[in-house]
Amino acid sequence: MDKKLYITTAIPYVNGTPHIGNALDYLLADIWTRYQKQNGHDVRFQVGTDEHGNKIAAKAAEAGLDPKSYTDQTYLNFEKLMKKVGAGYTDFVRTTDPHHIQSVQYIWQQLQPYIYKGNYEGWYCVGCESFVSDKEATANNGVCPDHNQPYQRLSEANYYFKTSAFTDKVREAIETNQMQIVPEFRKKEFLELMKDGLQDVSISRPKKNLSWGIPVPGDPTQVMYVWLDALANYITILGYPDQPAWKEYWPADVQIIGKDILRFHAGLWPSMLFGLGLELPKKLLVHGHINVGNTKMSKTIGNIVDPNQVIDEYGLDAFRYYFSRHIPTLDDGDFTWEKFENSYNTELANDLGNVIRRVSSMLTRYQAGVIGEAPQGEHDMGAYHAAMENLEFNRAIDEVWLMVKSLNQYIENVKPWEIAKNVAKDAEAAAHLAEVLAYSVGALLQIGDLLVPFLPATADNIHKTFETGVIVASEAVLFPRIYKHTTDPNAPKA
RNA sequence: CGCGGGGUGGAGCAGUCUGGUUAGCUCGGAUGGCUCAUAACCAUCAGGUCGCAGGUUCAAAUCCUGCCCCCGCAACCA
Repeated sequence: MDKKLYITTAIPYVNGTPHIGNALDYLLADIWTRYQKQNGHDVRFQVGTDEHGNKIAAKAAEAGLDPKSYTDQTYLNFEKLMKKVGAGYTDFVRTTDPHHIQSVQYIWQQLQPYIYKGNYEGWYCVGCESFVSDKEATANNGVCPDHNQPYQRLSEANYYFKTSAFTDKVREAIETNQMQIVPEFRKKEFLELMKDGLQDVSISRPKKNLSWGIPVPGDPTQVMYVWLDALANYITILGYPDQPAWKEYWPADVQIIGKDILRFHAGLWPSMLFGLGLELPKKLLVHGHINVGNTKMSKTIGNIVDPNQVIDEYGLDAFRYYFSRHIPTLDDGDFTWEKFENSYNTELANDLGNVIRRVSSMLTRYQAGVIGEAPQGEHDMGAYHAAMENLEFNRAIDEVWLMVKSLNQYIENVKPWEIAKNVAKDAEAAAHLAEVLAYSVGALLQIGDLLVPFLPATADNIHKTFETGVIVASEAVLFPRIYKHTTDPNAPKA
């Protein structure tokens, strides 16, 4: 009944500004959380920031700050975005939190049996003070573009985590859906990727190169490499290992990640958990990326869409609507201002906003706002709930819009305005009208229920307006039409 | 022969696993209706060789074979 559930989001690296992909993470997790809470579950919803690593240290130095002071400022940008998309998270982890640091060091010690010392060899740029991948080195013809000097072949001492030891267990967990990767094609993709086995992962760096990180227990010359540190957040924030409450929420029910970080969450992370003797998360929800006009979003192209701007110009629910319905939950999606505005005007304004207004207006006009007893909405919600369970949120919303459409059709068929003409002289007509309007309100209230996870403010508005049996004075128009990026078809011609 | 996803009316998609009514939905277009409503809503119509070529079958968008095209990924990216 009130089962305890746990959902997590990826923790972004705080050296940049938050982007739309981060917003998508928070939104999806929030939708799931609101849905589960509506169904009576107790949900913990984690968010956080990843704050270690040499890139942070470098950025901080540029700004003339020590790394911690720097991240104390930048993590706020992410917190602001989480709040802005309405994410009702319960736990915020920063990898620089003392508890997280202690806990990660504990984890390191627990994983000792699977940690060994080795050498990492690769292309190194002295200017960057970091290694680059072979791919990147090749792409740059062996010369660092930032420092204009050739990469050197270097090798350094590292600790390695024996991920390879867990290959079979991880594969089995994925194949049997003990840890279910959603959607299915991502699961296939990853199984294919690991078919030759998991490769051991370097999990530390010499301190001289990377001084901003969690110290390796028992070896002052090394600090931990970020992934071990970052992935651990999902359990450290629950209080692992010292606060027993963590056991009530782990394993996570859903971990939300982008497709770009699937391999870390499907390979390294389960290996860590096996090494610790912990259960694996039940599901990994892998969402896609958001393109702009079918082109990748990139700073170079300059087509970055700022989620803040969308929310500022159209409102929070409008943002949540587009990104939950028109960006498929489990695949890549496309955003353009034209598409966004078009769906806002036709679907939110013309369909939803308008039908709410026409019902409340008729009630006010014909019955002085008195609704009476609204019957239970009778639309079959099976498809909606199935879609929610399958983590296909976009399909769930589609169902809601079918209801909006059928309500409009119903109103058109029974023509309350015709019935209203006879009310004065015909008691039967009055009863009929009341019944029709009450039925419409019942449908709207049901729509409101289904919108709770997606458009909290709108759902709240619907409930407040209709649930008391008397219309609560309607204020401003819901979703007024906006023409900033598209043409108003009704605009007078110049 | 690296792996995966996809190619369905102008646009975006569903349907393909478990072949079978006139291939469905949303947006856009045209026409008509209505007037309660945010010039919103409702109805009807136009528009599709279901990537190409073969094959299996009474019957294929759906199964099989070959080919073409587009898009991701290809491991330390935090």
